[in-house]
Parts: sequence; structure tokens; C-alpha cells
Amino acid sequence: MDREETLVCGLMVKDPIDKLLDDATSGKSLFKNREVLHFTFMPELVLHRDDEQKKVTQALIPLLKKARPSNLLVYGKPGTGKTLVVKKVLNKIQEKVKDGSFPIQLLYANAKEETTLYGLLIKLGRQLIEKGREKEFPTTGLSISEVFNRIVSAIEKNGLNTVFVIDEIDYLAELVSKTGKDVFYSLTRANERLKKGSLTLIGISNDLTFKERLDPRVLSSLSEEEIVFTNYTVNQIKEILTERIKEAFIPNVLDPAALNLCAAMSGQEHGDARRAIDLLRVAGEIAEREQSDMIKEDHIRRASLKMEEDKETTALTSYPLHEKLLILAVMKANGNSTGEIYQSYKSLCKTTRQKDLTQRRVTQMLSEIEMTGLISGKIVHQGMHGRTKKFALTLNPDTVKKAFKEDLVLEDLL
DNA sequence: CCTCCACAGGAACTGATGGCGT
DNA sequence: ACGCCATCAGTTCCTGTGGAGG
Repeated sequence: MDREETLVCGLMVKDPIDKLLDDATSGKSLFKNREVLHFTFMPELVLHRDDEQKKVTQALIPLLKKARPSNLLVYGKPGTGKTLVVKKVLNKIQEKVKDGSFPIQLLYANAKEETTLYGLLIKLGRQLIEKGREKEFPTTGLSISEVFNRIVSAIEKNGLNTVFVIDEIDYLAELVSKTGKDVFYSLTRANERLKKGSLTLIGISNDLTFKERLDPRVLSSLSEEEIVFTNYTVNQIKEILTERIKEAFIPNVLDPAALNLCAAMSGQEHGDARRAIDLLRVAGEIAEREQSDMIKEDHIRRASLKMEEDKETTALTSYPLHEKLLILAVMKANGNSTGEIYQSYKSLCKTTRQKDLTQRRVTQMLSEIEMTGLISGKIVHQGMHGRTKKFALTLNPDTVKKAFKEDLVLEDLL
């Protein structure tokens, strides 16, 4: 759409919302199909993963022969297509047996998304039963072993052959160690309890050292088969992107230099294809909003910045009050030790009329914030003056101020 | 070589919340 | 109505520690 027309529309429409909406619908889109650049999209072919696909399939083939397949452990850095390959293979298997008398049930859960062990089991359990019967797996109230029993009896009742896919299974290991409940063990041994049906476990992990922290009894049954996904090279990422671009965008909207940059930016470090795809989508959105008819290098760079900033802002705004106060305290006493930050935090509490928390709790919160990367801490030994940790803000103070503006309690501090 | 600082960070506990089965 | 269970935020108590200064 050309400028004049936009202007005319703008003049005719009174409501600014209408104008925006009109622009959005009438303006031409660079996208043919946005979904292709979304992480849930399942491509026809998964490039550069032939070997891995073969191995996953082989491990699961016994399902077709009505036997219990091997449990499977899949390793690989983020964005190496682990989840994609596993889901793809399982989808195909399900298609193959669809009309047979041999029901295969697929259960997927991401351990990182569920904060608790209980939540994870409920999520899995609910996929086992028909819609409307969710009450059998309530969000709270039961004991973990009760939930587990219900899962097992649901499998048995329908004689299902279930495949549990647990993404980011290393987080589950963490949850388990917190509660002391040995769910892994029960899960891997569930087959012995089942008279009908079966249970196969597929664990997906980013952390290659995760295995070492596992109980050896569990390990032996869980890692009957192991598959390691290697990182993509920059060239491979480029090919993957090219493939998706064909589907996602209308022809010739992507500057080749932008493609190179996109592949290089996310590829160089980790070989993370998912990030590359995200980057492309965001860059496309930025270009589209500007009514640009081509995606250039500059759009990729700005997309990268935007993604970084968005991540920071959402992290900042979603923190509870005391974490926010602490971040402000770190800001005020940038580069200072825990003790000084604690003093600063206490005075902030006073001015905002909040009850201050103990130093123990504060150190814990600081290291939690440190984990997200918003602040960085360094342990410093000062000889006679003891040991402490010095914290510094890793992001722009203005970003923090902008993010905290909304918070009524913090209003007058800024 | 010893001392002693200023915390780090683990473990165990408390009280509140919300919802279960019986 | 009752006891039980998991979880969360927070507290109390604790042991551990590298190296400057004596």
C-alpha cells in the first residue's frame, strides 16, 4: 500500500485504534505463513538430523511389534532439534498404528515449565484420560504416590502403551532431589506393576552431565539407549533457515546478507537453530511494521536487541516486590558487597514502609536473581575483612527504571 | 604460621494456603 | 468435620573459608 492511501485512511478514521487496525490489515505482509517460524511448527523434513532420526526410530520400533521399546535418553544443546525429532518420530509411529488394535498414547511434559514434581505428574496424568475427567487429577490435595497410582491404573484400565516424553528432564531431577521422592525409580519400574499396557520413558536433556547426578539403579533402566545431538554448524543453520524462509515469507523479501548475519549471530556460539528462527521472525515483524519491503541486516540486529531487551523487561516486571527492591539496592550500591547492598535494601524498605527480610533470605534472593543474569556476582576474599560477594547490574539502569515505573510502591523511588 | 573477618550457603523448620479423601 | 498432603516464602541456626595483617 502506498503512502497516500494510508494518509487518506488516517484522515477518514476518527478512532486511532481503527487506524492502526486498518493499517495492519490493509498493509501488505511480508509473511506468507507466520507459523513456520514458530517453535511449535513441525517441518516436513528435519534437516541435518538423519542419523538422529534413525536412532530414535530404531529405539522405538519395538512399539510396532507390540513389545516395549527401550527407554531413551536424548542429549543436546538448546536449539539442536531434539524435541522436534522425538515428536516427529512419535507422530509417525502413531499414524502407523492408528487403526490397529494397538493403542499408543503419547504424553508430553516439559519439566522446566512445571515448577513442582506434583504439577508435572498431574500434567502427564491428564493426558491419559478423556476430556472432562480432569477431576481425577486435581491441581492439589493428593499425595504424590496417589497421583502415581492413578496414572498406573489409568494405563492398566485401557491397556495403553504409553510413551512419556519428559523434556528438560534435568529439571525434574532437581525437583525430585528437593522432595526426596524417587519418582524416577517408580517410573522406570512401573512396567513391573503393569499387567496390561506398557510405559516407555524418553528423557530429553540439555545438560550432558545430568547423568552423573542420577541414581545408578535409575540410570541403568533409563539410559538403555542414548542419543547425542551435535550442534549445528553455521552453514547448516543457514540451510534450515532457507528452507523455512521459502514457506514463511513471500518471495524475495530477505536480503541474503541478512540471512548470513542471522545464521552467524545465533549459530556461532551454540549452533542454536531455534534462536535463529526466532530472530528471523522478529526481524520480519519489525520490517513489516516499518512498511519496509525487504528484511535487511539492520532489521536482524535490531531484532536481536529487541529480543534481549524484551527478555530483560519481562523478567524485571515479573519479580515480586522484594526482589525489585533488591535490584534497586544493587543499582544504588553498584559493585558493592552483600552487606552494603543489604543496608541499602533496608533503607529502601523503610522509605517504602515494607518489612525488611533477613540477610539470609536476601543472599538467597540475590543468587536467584544472579542466575537469570540480570545482575552478576563475584566472590571476593578480602583477607582479614572476610569473604563476600560483590554484585553489579549487568543491564542498563534505564531499562530497570522503565520496567519498575508501573509499580505503585516503587513509584517515588525512581 | 596463625588469626579472624564477613559473609556464603546448607539444613531443618514454621506457618499459611488450598484442596484432597473419608 | 477432620486429618492429610504438597508447596511456598521466609526464618533460625549452622558450618565453612581465602588470605591480609599481625
